[in-house]
Amino acid sequence: MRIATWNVNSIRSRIDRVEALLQRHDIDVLALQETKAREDQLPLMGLQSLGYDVAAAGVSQWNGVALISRLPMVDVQVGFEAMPLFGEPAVAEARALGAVCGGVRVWSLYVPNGRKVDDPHYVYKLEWLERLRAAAADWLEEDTALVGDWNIAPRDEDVFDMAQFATSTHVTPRERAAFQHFLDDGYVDVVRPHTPGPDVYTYWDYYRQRFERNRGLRIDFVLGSPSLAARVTHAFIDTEERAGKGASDHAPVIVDLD
DNA sequence: ATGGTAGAGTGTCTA
Repeated sequence: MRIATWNVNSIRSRIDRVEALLQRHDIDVLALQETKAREDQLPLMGLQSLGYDVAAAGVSQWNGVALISRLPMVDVQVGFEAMPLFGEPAVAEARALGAVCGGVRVWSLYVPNGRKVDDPHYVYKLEWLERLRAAAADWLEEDTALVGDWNIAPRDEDVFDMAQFATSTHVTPRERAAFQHFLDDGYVDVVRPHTPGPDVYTYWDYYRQRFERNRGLRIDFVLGSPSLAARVTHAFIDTEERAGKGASDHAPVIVDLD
């Protein structure tokens, strides 16, 4: 079984790349973030003709998550228990979508960005993560994958230049502690052992040719419950997908389970 | 400190 996660930065502008990715890597379940589309705007035809089912939660403009699965997808859930809201519920709910796909509970997560450390969005980010942690603790005994854009670089080596992030979000002790709490509870970063750093990233800003110079961040993760982590045989980052014109600013992350 | 790029949609907002 092959699971992937990708911050696609608009599913409508990159549907050809989504379909090519599914086929190129023979993916069973793909979690997307920043789909930037309402349900009625989803480009479903090509995906369905490839044999995939789609579940999504989203609004136009920003946010939006989806699960694309060719394995039976059941128990679809928008948001998690006690998920905090910021702004309209529809916008908040476009950050987390869970379903059981082929027996594995997969959550497509788009963790709040936080914007600035003195911004209310930063407080919301920490609260959102703590509430997710509380909910996710109940899923530790199942085969669970918490996948997506965490908007946290847990280690200094996950940042191309820590000096540039001295006053930024994504690297603050509180954000890193929030991420670590999932590991303390028993979740496992199943990708890092297969893609050791430094200089291994999943996101490169569009500005200033950051990808061409490999000036990026590692902020997209697959956290597995213990039983899921034990099934992981391989993982990789499809860095090539970030190259060239028309790419998302994130690369897909792909995990194989036996 | 600012600006650089990209995507949503026409005004800016978000990242």
